Amino acid sequence: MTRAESIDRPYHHGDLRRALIEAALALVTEEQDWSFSLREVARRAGVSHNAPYNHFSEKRDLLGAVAAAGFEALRDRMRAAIAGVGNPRTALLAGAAAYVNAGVENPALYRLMFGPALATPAPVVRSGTASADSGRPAEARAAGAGAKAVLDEIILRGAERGVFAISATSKSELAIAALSIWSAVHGLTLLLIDSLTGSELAIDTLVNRLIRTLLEGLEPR
Amino acid sequence: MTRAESIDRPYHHGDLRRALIEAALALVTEEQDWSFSLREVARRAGVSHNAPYNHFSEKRDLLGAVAAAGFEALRDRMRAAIAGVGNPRTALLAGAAAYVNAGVENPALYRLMFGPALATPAPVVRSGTASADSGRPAEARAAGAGAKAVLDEIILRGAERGVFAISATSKSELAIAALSIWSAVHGLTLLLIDSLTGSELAIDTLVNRLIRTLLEGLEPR
DNA sequence: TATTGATATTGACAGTGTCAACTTAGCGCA
DNA sequence: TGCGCTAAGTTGACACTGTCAATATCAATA
Repeated sequence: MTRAESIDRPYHHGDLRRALIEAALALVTEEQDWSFSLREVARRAGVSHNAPYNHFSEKRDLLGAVAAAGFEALRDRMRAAIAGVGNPRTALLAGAAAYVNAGVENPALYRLMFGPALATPAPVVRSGTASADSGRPAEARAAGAGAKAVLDEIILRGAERGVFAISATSKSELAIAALSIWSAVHGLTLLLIDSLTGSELAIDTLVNRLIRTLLEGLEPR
Repeated sequence: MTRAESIDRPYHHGDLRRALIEAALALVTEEQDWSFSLREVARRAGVSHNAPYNHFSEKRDLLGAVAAAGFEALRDRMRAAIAGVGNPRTALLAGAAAYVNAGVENPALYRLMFGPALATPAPVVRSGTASADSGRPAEARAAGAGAKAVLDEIILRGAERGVFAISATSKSELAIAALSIWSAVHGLTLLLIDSLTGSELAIDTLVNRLIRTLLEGLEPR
């Protein structure tokens, strides 16, 4: 008997990869931090401290998979929030509220999705233009794109129906509009997470005002 | 002779606290990551691996001091960018551009300023409203507030002169406007850092369009 | 039935954050 | 002047980490 304790657990787990992701996700959620050890994740999954290396080449990889799961959940939540909503303006407000609430409810997970744990360790030299592709795992990138697509669709629909002052055929106009909204929503989420708003308003109210400001503008008409 | 090597370095460093912050800042900047060890910071400063504990009770504390330094630099940079600019609209564009550029030039530092390394390890239960104060070090919080104040001033000036459609006497209107702008700028900075914009435009152009969208609104007039 | 390949295990290693105990040296006070 | 206090440095130890290498298990397949 070489195994430490001989509970009649099979030698091979069967679905360890998924189990590890779930354990790590639970840890992130509970501790609101991802500085837990890979060994603890393994312990939770009931395997030896080195078993994870059969499924993830690094701790970073596991965290990347967790981030991807987070993006998928976010995407689903936004889709659910806008399902059946016809008016693009209303859909935008609902989608944005869903987004921000998801982030605020699990700040550590939200941070992990965009987090520095996934950044390339190598120093990235940057020119004055913003080029695509960074060092984050492909899995997380793809899942993130899926979430962003929900937003893009709303904008496109709004442009098509003339609800937004954007040409539905101009890719760049659409992109700028989406970027503006995504920036605002992403930023607000993080400021809320950091408790940096100084506002006592409920989150939904805040999101409402933010998006309305974006739609209507700050300058006098 | 108990000391490892007897170069004639004095037993007491003299200004170790500052030296440690500088070393850590340099490491963050070089490696674009703050997973370096506290011991390496000590090595850089030329002291033993435990010397830092006389000035910082945890590694987190040191990183907090670095974050505070980052906020001060950001504040100075914004102030320089808007110095002598009379028109609030122009000032807003200039200040925002300075902000985003600062973030993009040293992404790891920017992340650290708002980063999860400073978050409370304890699980934070959150109600539906956004309350102030989080677990980040007072030093970093104060420095962050100093940077935000620059933005607030611009908004206030704009409101006073009627450049923005905001009542200069309504605290809540001012706060919402500032929050909207800060969210957008913060969000854009992070999306750029993550190379998530998919845009090939120069940063200054991007900032310009973002702020103009915010000022003019997305809806048809 | 023997082989193989994927999946798991144990053991080892250097390096980490932090605690405890000790040393140094500058400053205020007898 | 000298003495001791205290802040600021030191070494040493500890449990624990991520990751590597070697080994064990077992299902599938030839």
